[in-house]
Amino acid sequence: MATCDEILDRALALVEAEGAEALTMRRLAGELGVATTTIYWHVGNRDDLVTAVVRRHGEQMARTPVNGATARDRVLDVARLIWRTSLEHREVTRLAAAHGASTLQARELELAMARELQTAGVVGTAARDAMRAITACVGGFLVVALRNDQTPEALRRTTVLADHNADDGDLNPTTRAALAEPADLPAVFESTLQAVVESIVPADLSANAYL
Amino acid sequence: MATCDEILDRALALVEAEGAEALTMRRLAGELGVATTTIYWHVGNRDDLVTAVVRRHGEQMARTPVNGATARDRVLDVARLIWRTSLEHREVTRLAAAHGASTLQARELELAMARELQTAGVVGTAARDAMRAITACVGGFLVVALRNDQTPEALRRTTVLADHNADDGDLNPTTRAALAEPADLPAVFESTLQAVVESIVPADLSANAYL
DNA sequence: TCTCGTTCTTGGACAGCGTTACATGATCTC
DNA sequence: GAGATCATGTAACGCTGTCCAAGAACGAGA
Repeated sequence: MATCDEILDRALALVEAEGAEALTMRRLAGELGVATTTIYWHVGNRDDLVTAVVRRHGEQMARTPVNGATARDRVLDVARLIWRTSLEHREVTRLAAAHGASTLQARELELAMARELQTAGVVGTAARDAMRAITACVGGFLVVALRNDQTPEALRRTTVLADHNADDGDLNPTTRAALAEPADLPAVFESTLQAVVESIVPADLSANAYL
Repeated sequence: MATCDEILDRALALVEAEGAEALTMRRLAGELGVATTTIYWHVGNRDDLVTAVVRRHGEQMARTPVNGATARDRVLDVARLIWRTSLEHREVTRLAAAHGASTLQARELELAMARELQTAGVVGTAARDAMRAITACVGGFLVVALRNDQTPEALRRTTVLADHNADDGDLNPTTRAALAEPADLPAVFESTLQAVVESIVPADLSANAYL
């Protein structure tokens, strides 16, 4: 009755609807109207379950086409795509991150990035290192973005960095005030991403008549 | 008998010695030769415990002096310091990351970075955004570095990206082979960091006679 | 049709986790 | 010495992932 696909679909729906923490074996089994052991029979471990869910979601995620005039623009676009889709499905992203399976989630998109890097003339170990650098940055910003809507106020960056005011006279008051305010994360992400990609992929002058 | 400091010291030692997962209330209580409820009385929640442990460690972490001739070099050095100390105490880092308290762990060092940015002429919201960008990148690379020695082989980046070989004929064989090999992460980190800092902190020509 | 073997499902248990209500002992104050 | 506050211990609750042994469905061979 309960196929492996049905279980994974239901698990994915559960995660998207009620958060990564809602994905427990008993909860999922109840959702399916089935005993917990059935999940073990069809899918396996909880680790196996999460891995399968993330992989399935990752495959669904990679259907968006890549835009951009120059090869470098297309590399940028893939990075933005990872950023955007990861935020749109933030609960799955959180699940993947907690499981150490982020690479699995973004696997298809990372391969797409490798292809775009290739057309930009970046191949071999240089391509690997470029991917590593870009995805590490995207992942770092994602961690920050996802943390903000989950962490209690006392651990927020703004309060952690603001909550001293007295013990640091060296710091400019303007800066100190700014540290207590949240940043425009997407904007910071965009400019950082451009700096990183710029440093890796040489500007393709011939493809951009405006430079 | 059991003071709050003793409990936190023991907790920190436990984490460093046996990993972040070893920090359970019962385990820590056993380590102290005390009932679990004693921890609740002195420190509070498990959340409170982890927060206190991370904060304590973060304060111990910030004693290293910052080196560098130019202001930009000193910004770079603080970033490297976060990277290096986080890796040296990787279990605490993992604990902090799982708890969403990474900012707390690196709080003192981030403030040091703010001071260095200030002497480099970056203040106010620009300083805040710069810190955000740099720490996000450092954090992203840390996630990658810490993941690698914890994740089962099947989820490693190298196998995830290599394990297809047939379904992607567009990809250069050299690149494909490179993707299956681990990267020199510290080197990639260093060059990425330089690119990011370069894009934020203007090169201080007057302070560097060799340029 | 009956039976065997495989596939699938189940209920119930186990050990571990964080957490709490309650009782106990110790220590200090009046 | 009586009472209040502090400090600790006992025992439980509900939750988690996991597994074992037993049963149900079902397709095929005698």
